[in-house]
Order: sequence, then C-alpha cells, then structure tokens
Amino acid sequence: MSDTPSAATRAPAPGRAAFDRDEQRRRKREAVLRVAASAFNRRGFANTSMDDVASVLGVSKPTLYQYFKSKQELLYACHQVAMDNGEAGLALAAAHDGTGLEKLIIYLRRYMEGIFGDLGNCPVLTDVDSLVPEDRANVVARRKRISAATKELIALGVADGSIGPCDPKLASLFALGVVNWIPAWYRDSGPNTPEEIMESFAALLISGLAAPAAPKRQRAKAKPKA
Amino acid sequence: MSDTPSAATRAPAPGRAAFDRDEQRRRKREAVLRVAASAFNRRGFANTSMDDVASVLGVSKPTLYQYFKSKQELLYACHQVAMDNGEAGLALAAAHDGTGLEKLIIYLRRYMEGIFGDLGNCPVLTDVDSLVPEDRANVVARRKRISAATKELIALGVADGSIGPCDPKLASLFALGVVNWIPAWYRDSGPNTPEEIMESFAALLISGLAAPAAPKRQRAKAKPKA
Amino acid sequence: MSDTPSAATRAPAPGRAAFDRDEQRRRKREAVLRVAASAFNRRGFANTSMDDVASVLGVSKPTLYQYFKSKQELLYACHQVAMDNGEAGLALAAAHDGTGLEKLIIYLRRYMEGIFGDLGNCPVLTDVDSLVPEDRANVVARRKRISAATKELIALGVADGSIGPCDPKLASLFALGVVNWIPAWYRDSGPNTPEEIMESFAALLISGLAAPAAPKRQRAKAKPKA
Amino acid sequence: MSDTPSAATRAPAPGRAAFDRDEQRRRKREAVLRVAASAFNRRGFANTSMDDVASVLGVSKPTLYQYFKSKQELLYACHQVAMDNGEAGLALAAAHDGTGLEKLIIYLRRYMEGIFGDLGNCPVLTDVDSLVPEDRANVVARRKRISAATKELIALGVADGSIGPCDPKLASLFALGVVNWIPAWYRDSGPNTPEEIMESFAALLISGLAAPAAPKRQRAKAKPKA
DNA sequence: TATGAATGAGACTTCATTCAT
DNA sequence: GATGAATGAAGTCTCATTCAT
Repeated sequence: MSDTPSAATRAPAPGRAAFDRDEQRRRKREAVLRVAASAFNRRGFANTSMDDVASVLGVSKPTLYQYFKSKQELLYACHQVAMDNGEAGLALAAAHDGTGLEKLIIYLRRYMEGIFGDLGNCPVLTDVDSLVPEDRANVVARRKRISAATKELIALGVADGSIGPCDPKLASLFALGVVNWIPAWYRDSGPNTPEEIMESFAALLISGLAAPAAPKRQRAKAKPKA
Repeated sequence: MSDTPSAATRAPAPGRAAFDRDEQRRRKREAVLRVAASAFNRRGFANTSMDDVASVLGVSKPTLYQYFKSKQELLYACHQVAMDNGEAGLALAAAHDGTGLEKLIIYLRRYMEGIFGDLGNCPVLTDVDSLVPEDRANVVARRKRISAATKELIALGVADGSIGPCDPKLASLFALGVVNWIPAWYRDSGPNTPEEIMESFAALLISGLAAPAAPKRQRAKAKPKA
Repeated sequence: MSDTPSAATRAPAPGRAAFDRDEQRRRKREAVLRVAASAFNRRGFANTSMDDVASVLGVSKPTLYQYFKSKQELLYACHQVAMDNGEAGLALAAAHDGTGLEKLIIYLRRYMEGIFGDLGNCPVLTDVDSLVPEDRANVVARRKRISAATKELIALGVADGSIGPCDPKLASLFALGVVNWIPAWYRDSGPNTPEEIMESFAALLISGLAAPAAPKRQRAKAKPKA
Repeated sequence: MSDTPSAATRAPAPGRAAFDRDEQRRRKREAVLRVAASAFNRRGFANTSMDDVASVLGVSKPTLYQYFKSKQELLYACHQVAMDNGEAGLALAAAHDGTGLEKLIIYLRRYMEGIFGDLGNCPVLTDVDSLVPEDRANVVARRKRISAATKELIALGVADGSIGPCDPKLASLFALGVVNWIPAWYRDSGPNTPEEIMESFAALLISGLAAPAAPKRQRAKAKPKA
C-alpha cells in the first residue's frame, strides 16, 4: 500500500496532514462530548459512568481520557456549551434594535434552540457541585452574569413599556424555569416539534409579560427584523 | 389493674407508652425523610450518600435503615410526597366552583405551597431511573395522571373561555416548568418570600393564559403606563 | 385473678418457685438451641442471622442473648450436642459385650439417632473456624478422641476377626462419611423413615466391613442383645 | 505488511498476540476459581470474603470482578466443576461394557479423582441457597439428574446380579456420602495418598454392595483369616 | 492512538451486639 | 425477663483513573 505514489492523497502536504489530524481529533472530541451530554441529560451526571459513554461510542474507556482529562472536565464542557448558548442569545438580543420584550424573546429563542440542539443541556446545569472547585467558581460567576443580563433585559422592557410592571428578578426566574425544564420532558419522539414548542412558549411568555394596553397575541411572532 | 397504686408508677399507662413510641418513631421517620429530601434536592440523589444524611441527623448510618429499607425507598418517599401535593392541588381545584383558569391557579398555588414546604422536592423528581422498577412504574403512572389532569384543567379553561386558545398539552408543560424549576434556585435565605413568589408567578401565568378579550382580574392593580 | 387464694398454685413453696423458674429457663434455652441448630443445618451457620432465629421463635433478638452469650456460643452448644451423641454411642458400644463389628454398629446407630433427632447436627460440624479459639481447641480435641475411638473399634473388629482386614483409619472415615453426609440430603418429608435409613445403612456397612468367611447379609440385624 | 522488517519487532504476530492475551486470561480466571474453591471448601462460602481470595492471589479485590461477575458466580462455577466431574464419571461408566457394579465403581473413582484434583469441591456443594435463583434451579436440576443416574447404575447392578438386593436410592446416598465427605477431612499433607484412599474406599464399597454369592474380585488380596 | 487489565476509594447494606426502658 | 432502637465492623460491588502494551 504505502509504496504506491497515489497514496500521496492521504498526506498531500505536510501542513495539510497536520491539519487533518487536528481536525479529526476535534471531531472525535466533539462526538465524545455529544454522547456524554446526552447521557448526562437522560440519566444524570452521577448515574452515568465513563463505561456507559465509551460503550455508546464503541470505544474503550481509556480512549475518552485522550479527549477529556476527567469526567468532571466533560461536565465542565457541557456547562460551557450551555453558557455559550445563553451568551449567544444575549448577543443576538443586544444586536437587535427593538423593545426589551423583543430582545428577551430573541434571547430565549436562541437559548431554546441550544436546548433542542445536539447538546441540549440543562438538567446537567443543576449539577454544579460535581465540578472541580475552580471550574465551579468559574461557572457560577458566568451564570450569575447571564442571569443578571436576563433580568436586565426584562427591566429594560419594563422601562420602555413593552413589558408590564413586574419584579424583573422573579420574572426572569419564571421565564428561565419554563425553558430550563424542557429537557425534563422533551423527547425527540414526542408529538411536538421543537419549532412548535418554541413558538407556543414564546407566545405564552409574550402574552404573560407584555404590557396590558396593546392588543396581545397578535404580536406573538417576534422574529427579529420582520 | 388500677387498684394497685404502685402499678401507676411502674407503667403510667400501657397504652400511652405504646402510643408515645409509635408517635416518636413516626416523627423520626419524617425527620429522616426531610433531611434526605433536602439533600437530594440540593446535591442530587446519586451525589448524596447515606452517610451524608446520617451525619446531618447526628445518627449512625445503619439507623436510617430502621426507617427506610433502602436508599431507593427514601427516593420513592420523596416522589410520593410530591405527588401527594399535586393531587391535593387537583382535589382543591375540583372542589372549587369557577372557571378553568381559576381552578388551574388554585391547583398550582397548592402545588407550589408543597414545594416551599418542608419537603419541597422537585429536582429529585427528575430521577425516576434510580427507583426500583416496581416503584418506577408506580410513579410514572401516577405522574402521568397528574399531568393529564393538569392538561384537562387547561382544556376546560379553553372551553369555558377563561383561557385563550392554546395547545393544552404544551401550556401545561409551560406552567409545570415554571413551578418545578423553583427548587433549582429558591433558597430560604433569598430576597423573596414564598408568598411573593407565588403571587408573582400566579399573576404571570394568569396574564399569559387568560383569554385576551375578557377583563383580567389580577391585572387591575397593574395599570401605570396607560 | 391475683387476689384469689387459689393463685397459690403458682407459687406453692418458695423453693418450688425457684425450681419452676429454673426449669422454665432451661426449657426456653433448649428451644433456642433447637431452632438455631435446625436453621444452622439448613442454611449454614454464617447464612443464619440471629434475627432469623429470633423470628422463628417469635421473640426479639436481644432475648436470645439472655440464653446464649453470643452466636458463637450457640454454635458451640451445637457441637457439644453432636459430640455428646457420639460419646453416648461410644459408651453404649463399650458396654456391649460382643465383637468389634457389633460394637461399631451399635455406636453408629446411636450416632445416627442423634442426627435424626431434634438437633440433627452435622453440616454445622464442619464449621470449626467460626468458633472462639478456646472453644475451637476444645472441640477439635474432643472430636479427635471420638475419631480415634471409632478407629479403635474397627481395629478391635479386625483383631477379633469380625471385620475383614483393612486400614482402620480409612475405614472409620468411610463409615463416618456415610453418616455425616445424611443431613445434607435427609428431609423429614422424604420417602424414607429414619429407621429404614439406619437399617439400610447398617446392613451396607456390615456387609462392607465384615470378614469374608461367614455368610453376610443375614447378619444384617445387629440390634444389641438379640 | 511483511516486507517492512521493522514491522516484525513492533507486532510480532497480530493473531498470536490476541491468542496470548486470551490464553493468559483463561489461566488467570482458572487461578481465581482454584483459589476460591479451595477457600470455600476450607472455611465455607459465607465465611470467605472476596478480600480473602484476592489477597491469596496477590491482587486487589476489584480485579476478581474482571473474571467473575459476582461472588455468587464464583460459587456457581464451583458447582459446575463438581457436576462436570460427576457427569464425566457417568460417561465413563456408560462407555464401559460390564456389570452394574463395575460401572458404578468406575463412575465413583472418576468422581473421587475430581475431588482430589485441583478444584476438589464438595462442602461447597451443600451451599445451594447462596446461589442466584436461576443458577440454583439449574444446579438442582442437574444434580438431580446425576443423582438419578447413580441410582440407575445401582438398580442395573441389582438387576444383573452384580449388586446384592437393596434399595438403590438409599444405596446411592450411602455411596455418595462416603465420597462427598472426603473434602471434609482430606488434607494434602495427610498420611494417605489419594490413590490409597480411592483403592480402599472402592474395596469397601464393592464388598458392601456385591451380591453375596458371586466371587468378589477385589477381595482376592484380602484373605488372611480364612 | 487505543486497549485490556488493575486498583484505591467509596457507596450501600447487613449483622452481631449493646443500651435504655 | 423482654424489647425497640442504635451502632461499629465488615462485606459486596462500582467506578474513575492509570499503566503497560
């Protein structure tokens, strides 16, 4: 095999080869994370053994340690993905030029998309105690910022009149509860598509929060830039 | 019996003694459950060892086994308390003579009271896999009934016009998410009292669900921006 | 009840009362031993908990400790009963005026009677390691004496011509194996009565050991003094 | 592949390596079984901890679980070896063309060889209760078959006149008692070799069972007292 | 890079035994 | 004398992690 020149397709150029290796490694690492996140969500972090994850992937346990230094690091990675989703939503909201309510809905939609996505992670989010102290501090701080930003968005809406008067802190916990509880009941095989769920929940949140004056329900579609 | 005076000093009242023992046993069993539920909620079922529970109570580990046959039985007891709360709420709603929306709110208020109560347990609820198969089937069936009843309540509200048009299934998941997520963030030492939270959430649910046309009761006091 | 003079029958004389108490205590102690021995034989010493014994007797666990200082003492008592049976058989054999073979059979019959009796104990006998060191030494020494006496009986038979030439040591292990294995298969509900079994085994041992000259089988009945 | 000389040093023979691993694994598994059987026989199943077994082997406790799923599976393996021996003896007997008595002795000799062999196990055999229900049923059924076959062999001997008239059932229990009790007293360091014991026991069984009329083979060398 | 094997730490659970009533 | 409650010690088993190949 290796003496045929056509084999060159495998290692066309030294730099390319290295790139391929890195790329493949990155893909495998993501596969591990995806499977682990799914298992953590379904059965809980502590109920999921590294053996479980390995056997789903069809590899041996030690292989996992080539991509993640420890089980806790896997959990940390899950947290990061979730927080990335949250922050991506916040960024989208910040970029949107509209009312506080619109921004809030844009943000939560993006957040829900993450939950329905490959790494839908939320029950996991509860498990902060299983993290290494350093990671835990990191996560707690970052989540506090996201939480605060959610509250800010609502306060903004109250200020600009798009959201009815309410305690922004409690209203944000209300909204996040709706969203964070999704993984507790959502199943791919269930009767509703993610789109239906997002649509429906967005509508309920809007009518729940919107200021009473204007006619509601009609504004349900809050896609940015419509 | 009662004619020998010395008998009184020796065994004050035979029935009483037995009663006291039973009563004390009941109290201790409940204390174990309370501590365990709290720990399960805070750190998760699998992350909580029987040693943890025992040491909080200041007893040795085997003592716990006098009150619960296994750790799984403790978890099952938690589930039962939660489901009792849900069913109590449903009973209250059924007894109330009013619109579907009113019934729904009565039910959810009672449910929240349970969560804020001594055994407030919900994150635990997610952990159905850790139950013994028989108990699991039991819990799943009972929860399905509660879930269905919640949906019925909403369907009733839609039918009688108190609740705006919506998918009752998704709306019930919306409402239960709000409520079930409470234990994930609520702390006794937090800034808000359970009453404030219940009030606030009930209001948000009402305005979110209420049919747009009809006058909204709770909304009365919230009219600054008109 | 207690104010009627006829109650005197309960405590007729001070000495008698004490006797009754002792007698009752003795009886209870024996009941405990009987139940324990039976359970030990059926499930093995280590597989039998004090709770098992207590629940069969319908008493609480601590009550057992009023009659036996420890579980090991119960086992020791079992050993003693078994050895008493063996020694009783040896005494009977010594008292019999006849051939070595006759003496041997008399001894083994008595031994088997013990096994079929209330405290039938033999699997237990194997468990010497579970005894307290002091008791263990005691038991080992006493059993060695019984074992040696069995061998002597056979040697005597070989010498007086009633038993064919053989290694008395091995022949005694042969005979004791037959007998000691009985509890491993005998059930009260089985098809054969203890008498049938004893009769049959005695006959087989006799024909197996008897000197070849005389016609065998006919002498099967080896009841002493016939 | 084979044209690069350096390949040979790296992976001498892919098939061979796998074979070696499997072979070594098989050997280790057998070592675990050997040590466990010996300990179970000496001290009893319940008195033997996995730590005991592990420390004799010089490995850590969890290592044992790589070869046997549970302690009960180890016990089951012991039972299987014993039953394999019994069945091997029965097969040998069936293949032999001779009288019922001859077949019986052939069978029992083979059985005894198993007992004296590396995994000599019999006291363990008593412990059927410690097995998992499924295994227990399996063992009980298989042992019943072996037991029945033993009885058949004796019935055959009675029918062909090689064995004197007797109850085949009781006679088989007699013979199996002799044999099964061996591990209770046999020690490698004892005065008699396995061969001597087998020879002696076979002779005693033959003279015990043989029909009185027929000439007895083994008896030839034992004729001092005539 | 990937894997079979090994292990230290720790979890649940049982049980003989004691204590207070 | 009898019992309910409590406990220290020990046993089985699991699992994250490492090592040698």
